Amino acid sequence: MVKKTSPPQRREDSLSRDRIVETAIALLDSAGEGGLTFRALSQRLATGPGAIYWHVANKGDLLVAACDAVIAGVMAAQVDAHADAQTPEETIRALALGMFDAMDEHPWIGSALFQSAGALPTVRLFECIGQQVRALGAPAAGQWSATSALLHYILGVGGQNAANRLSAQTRELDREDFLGEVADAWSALDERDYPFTRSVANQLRDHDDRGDFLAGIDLILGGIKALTGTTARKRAAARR
Amino acid sequence: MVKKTSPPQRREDSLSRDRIVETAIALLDSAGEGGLTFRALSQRLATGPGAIYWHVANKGDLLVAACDAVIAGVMAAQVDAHADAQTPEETIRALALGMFDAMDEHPWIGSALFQSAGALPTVRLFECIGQQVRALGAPAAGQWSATSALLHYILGVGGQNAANRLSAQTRELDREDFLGEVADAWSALDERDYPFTRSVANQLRDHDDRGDFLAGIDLILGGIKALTGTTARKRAAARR
DNA sequence: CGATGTATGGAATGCCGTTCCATGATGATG
DNA sequence: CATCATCATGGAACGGCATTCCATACATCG
Repeated sequence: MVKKTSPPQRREDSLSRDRIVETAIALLDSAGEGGLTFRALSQRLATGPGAIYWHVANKGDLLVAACDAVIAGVMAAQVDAHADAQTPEETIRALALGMFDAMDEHPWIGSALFQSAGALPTVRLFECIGQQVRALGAPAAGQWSATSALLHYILGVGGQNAANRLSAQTRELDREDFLGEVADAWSALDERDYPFTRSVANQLRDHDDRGDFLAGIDLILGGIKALTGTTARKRAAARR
Repeated sequence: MVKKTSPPQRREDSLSRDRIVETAIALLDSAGEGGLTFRALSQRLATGPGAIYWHVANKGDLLVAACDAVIAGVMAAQVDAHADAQTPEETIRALALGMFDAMDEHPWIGSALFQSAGALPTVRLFECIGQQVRALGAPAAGQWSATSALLHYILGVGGQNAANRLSAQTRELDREDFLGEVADAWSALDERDYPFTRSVANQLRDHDDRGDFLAGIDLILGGIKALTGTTARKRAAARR
């Protein structure tokens, strides 16, 4: 057996994975995706870049850890807040909105989740959704694809929103001006080639991100419900 | 008035935006997302990095242009192949599968589309989907959110697939081994915390990406159909 | 009091996007 | 044909990044 049993604290102000991740999140929140550099991080932690690598494998690892810390918080909040009876449908809606709000507060999560495909943060989300889809009574064969669809949709919206934020921030515009510019660009498109986009350009100008997001969730839920109905009917028919 | 009227070709082998974009796509296809560097690009084009900047604003611009070239091809193929009568539903399915296949062939598109949020490539896709959603007879108020939902779902799947590819490639695994490892990891999760994920771990092992993707599209289409039905009924009721 | 493995932080490396600038090529002008 | 402004090129140089290396300090154990 190895020695181990090392008393956790060596120094008062010692570095630790948790403290690094915590600082990384603060850095990402305040300076955006591009704000996380090992130089800035080591400065905030009053150390050198080399020391950080003792606790963290590389930048990707750090980003996944930061992402996971936030996601774990959101999932836990869901469990706490809605432990009491609620329909699975309502729970999925609340869960999705929780993710939306988290991605709104920490825009970098949207893109970070794509770099950590299949890793812990995504699995947490997948599990939470899957449990509710199962509770929804979706046919066993469709649970996998229904859960995947919800997950991909949530990640898609998050990623796209994050990208929009980044683009707006790069060009030093606030949300309203940014949407205004895009709407103007859409209105200026050729009527023959882009009739639909032109016609909805004004809806873009003052649309409700959160509401639209939820509408998409509801569409998928509607599709799942239609599916369960059909299968239930088929099963009933087979039983006769 | 300025002089202008410059004859397009100065030299036979002259650089041009198109040639640069073309080479960039080849580079991305062969070497992956990280393979596109101005150094590698200038080498393939037998020139210096500075010359490229005469035709292209920066790396982001180049990536968007490469993305747009591919997307434009996919959209055009859709129009050509399905100009004849088809239900909007079938057209949307074909369109989505076209995007899926394109993202499968050029994995970098998945992530590139996130960096070009709101830019031309996304708008092309949005327009194509929107026209079909409209043709589907979705209520006017829901066309925006239905189109957005489909778009976000498609981009979500593409991004996630691209991330998986990248992760597998980094660890030098082929698709099967990669899925196997993830499935093993899922099976090893705690039964109490991850019952759903554990239970579908084996479905992951040999699932059909394309089929699952289409199943998600169908869920959203199902939701839209349910929506149009309700509204149509409401309208009919109001008319009585 | 050494010895040992843990932990640190600063210096050095190599690659990247981007900029700069001296120079070549081109077509219009006289 | 000579001149010239403009378009276009490509190589060198800059600053910033993730990452690695290594000399050193620390806490604990024998």
